[in-house]
Amino acid sequence: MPHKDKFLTISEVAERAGVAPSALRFYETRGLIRSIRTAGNQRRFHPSMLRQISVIQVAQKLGVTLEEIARAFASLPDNRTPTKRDWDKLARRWGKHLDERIAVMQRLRKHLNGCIGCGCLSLKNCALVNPDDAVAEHGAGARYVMEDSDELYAEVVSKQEKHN
Amino acid sequence: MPHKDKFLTISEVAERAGVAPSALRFYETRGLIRSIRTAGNQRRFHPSMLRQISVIQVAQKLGVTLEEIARAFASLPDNRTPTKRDWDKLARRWGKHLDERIAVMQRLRKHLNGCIGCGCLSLKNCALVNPDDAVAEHGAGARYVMEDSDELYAEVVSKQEKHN
DNA sequence: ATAAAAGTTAAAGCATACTTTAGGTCAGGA
DNA sequence: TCCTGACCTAAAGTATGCTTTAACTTTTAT
Repeated sequence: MPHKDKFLTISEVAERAGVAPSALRFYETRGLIRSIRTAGNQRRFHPSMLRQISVIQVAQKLGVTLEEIARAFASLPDNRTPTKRDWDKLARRWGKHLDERIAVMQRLRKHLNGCIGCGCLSLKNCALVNPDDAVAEHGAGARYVMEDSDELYAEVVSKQEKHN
Repeated sequence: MPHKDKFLTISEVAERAGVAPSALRFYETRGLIRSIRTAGNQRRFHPSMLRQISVIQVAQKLGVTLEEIARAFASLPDNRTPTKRDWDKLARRWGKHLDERIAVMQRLRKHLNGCIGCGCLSLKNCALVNPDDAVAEHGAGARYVMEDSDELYAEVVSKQEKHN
């Protein structure tokens, strides 16, 4: 299959992948993609880079930073084009990442209406201000959301006054 | 209740809200919080700013930018401390924002395993590369995820060759 | 009264993810 | 052959959300 080794110019890749040439050069400096050079120093990309770029785009939507993507790519077997199995492995890894982000957002969502205007001034302990701790730290029965009360408010203020 | 009008220094607010003084100054330049000044030009914050800062923090976790937060605050009734009702209104507004982000992430999650290694090279139409369009544009029966096939691959490559 | 702690401003710096610019080189068609 | 479009690099610029620095003033405690 000789056609599989037809290398692509930067603008061809840019067009097909839907990213700017400048982004491709940037990705290359960060080790996310690779290219070979012509005698005249121009980049030529192996078609497999198209898939690799789509994986980069997907990972970014999952909230993975370019640095983490680069590390993940670096962990793939050296010196060969990644296989479907390789990509699936990354998908599982990043899937967990995404699951966590979704869970955090759902916790946030759950408490939002009751909490945002609640008068809760013990801010450092508030479930919304610290949603990560909220579930992890206190077990299932913890009160994630503080009551709406002016007492709390008064408490904080009176601490201030003593302090003063 | 005279104690409610005990104004706070920047470091007192910083400590209670769990943010750096520099962040508070920054928020002030962006119109997110307000302060009055002493004769010697130092900031003093009304205690209501504590709640306002916690709202800022929550909104940021919801993915709302500082600019959007500032606009939301600007839309609240002028010249009075926001009430619980005001905050609730923002909570509902931002809750929708959050729901959308969760939905996008869930669509992404749903297709991740099947898609990321799928060989799909029609990148611009891929559900994962364009999750926003995916559901919105094509109705319920659309195929969000392309099949794993080398035919697609070959197709793309052959287009290239004609082009060349 | 004085010195340390805390506050002030403007401007620059940092991290992420790129884009834009400037100045120059390369490749393909008339 | 020459011209144009595509490509190259390095460096600076953009946007977001702050932090750090420098140089200076105010407040507070002794």
